[in-house]
Amino acid sequence: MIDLERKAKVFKALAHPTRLQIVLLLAAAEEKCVCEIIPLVGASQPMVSRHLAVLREAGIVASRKKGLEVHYRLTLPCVAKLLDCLDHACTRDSCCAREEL
Amino acid sequence: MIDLERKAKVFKALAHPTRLQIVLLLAAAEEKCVCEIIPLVGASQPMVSRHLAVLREAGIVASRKKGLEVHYRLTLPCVAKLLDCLDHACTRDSCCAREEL
DNA sequence: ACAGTATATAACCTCATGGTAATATAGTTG
DNA sequence: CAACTATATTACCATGAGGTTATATACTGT
Repeated sequence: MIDLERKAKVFKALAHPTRLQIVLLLAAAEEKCVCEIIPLVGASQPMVSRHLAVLREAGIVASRKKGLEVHYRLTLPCVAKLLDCLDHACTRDSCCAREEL
Repeated sequence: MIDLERKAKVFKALAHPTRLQIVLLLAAAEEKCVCEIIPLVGASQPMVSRHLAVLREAGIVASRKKGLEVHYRLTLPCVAKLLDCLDHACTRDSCCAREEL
């Protein structure tokens, strides 16, 4: 069991609609460069850059340079499942079915 | 799909180690009164009360009065699974197996 | 009604966060 | 190397969150 501080950090990084949107985009796309993300989420360039930094520091995404562009990808693909999980939690009330533990 | 704002609120409510600990306690116990939670999480009475209010406002817990005591329970039991999910995400990297969607 | 217990709320401080506009950095192209 | 593009960082402001202590509320038992 990873410690509560660490988990809290992951949740904190996810605690913003724009960052959730970015996670969804990356979950659907393998990899996206910042210049694609900016118009899709409709936030300013500096804000997108900072949101990405928050996600990166939480270990949720990683980046690689490709020429001028920086491409981001999910490194914790499970978070996309968490979102899906939550959808189901809020409509019916069981989700993420895992029998053991 | 519930909207991003709503999901962000749930994540925000979970973005604190003490609140995560409370969620774990409630996940294991059906229902606990505040006076039991306080010594278990080792925070002050007002802080526990406020953390519980945050969780309540996010729809994660609910309360009922029983005499002098106030008893809290999980209303979004899925969140306990999210925590478990995250444990597995951080060690191996797949979790929350759901084939459809 | 009074004293006591359990919980919630308020007042206050400090620090973190989200936001904007301006600037720096790094790579590309002529 | 100068001009350009993509991204990151900084400075700054306003707001919100976490924390403490003090106080209010609500119920209980006498």
